[in-house]
Amino acid sequence: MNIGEVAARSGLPAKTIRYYEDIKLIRPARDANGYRAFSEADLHKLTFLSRARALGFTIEDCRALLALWEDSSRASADVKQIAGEHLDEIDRKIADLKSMRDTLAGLVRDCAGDGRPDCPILTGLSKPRG
Amino acid sequence: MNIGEVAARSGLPAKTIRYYEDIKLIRPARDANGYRAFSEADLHKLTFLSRARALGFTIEDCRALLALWEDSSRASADVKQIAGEHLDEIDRKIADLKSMRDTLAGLVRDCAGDGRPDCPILTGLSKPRG
DNA sequence: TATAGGGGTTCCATCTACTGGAAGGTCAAG
DNA sequence: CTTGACCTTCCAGTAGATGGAACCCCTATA
Repeated sequence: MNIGEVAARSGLPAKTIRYYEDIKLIRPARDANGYRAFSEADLHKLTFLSRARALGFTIEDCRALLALWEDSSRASADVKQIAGEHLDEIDRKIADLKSMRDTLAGLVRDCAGDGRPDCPILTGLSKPRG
Repeated sequence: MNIGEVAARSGLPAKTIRYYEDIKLIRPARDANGYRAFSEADLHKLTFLSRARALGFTIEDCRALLALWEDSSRASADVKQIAGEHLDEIDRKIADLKSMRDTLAGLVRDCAGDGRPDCPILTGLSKPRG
């Protein structure tokens, strides 16, 4: 498979796939003409990466997960630990965003949003530790 | 005020304050010795920036908000629009993260997390469009 | 056979929002 | 006079791509 096909089938842009090769997440073979020659296994890995990145795993998480994925003697506990840590991180992010949201929603709610200059949003943003 | 003091009072690292000058969010005066000389107004802006950034506004949002903040004839509607758009964006991010969370939590829940290699997390991540 | 197009390749620059570190100038205290 | 805490500038690097230039390759068609 050429890069265009794996791009279409994995859902990743060709640029991103080249980048993933660059940082050694994948190591596709090469045809005589210099084109990358992707195997089914490469495609499988790219699909994995596409999914894992969409779920917010960092590249380094992905590298670790890929290594486990390729290691048939892995312990599922190792995988579960990485995923569990990431889950906690997502939970923290959600909590942060919710707190932001509530603060901001309060400011927006109190703003008249008319032609006058008085604006609780600006006032609120200029107060420390709100 | 020197940079150390505004850093302490605004809650922003000195490095970040220099960066903000670099990208022209602030324009502090200079003492004869070359040190930055911050006014109360500068400190006020930095506090504003610190808050706004903590609420997830981008630097360009901040630039626009600062401009409105300095414009005494602004319409609060203009501010409300920027804040409202940002609020929508936060809501989208929260929704995205929640959906990630649920997917990932499902995978983690189904994983035995023991010494055996069978792992629904890895299996689940290798399926497209889950 | 020339050419047009739609692939592919490399490399370099850019983005966001900082952060780290080196090399050096300034200032107040002991 | 030296020490140490400040301050300065500049250069490089982070994550995770993305955009673009310049160029090569392959196939189809006139």
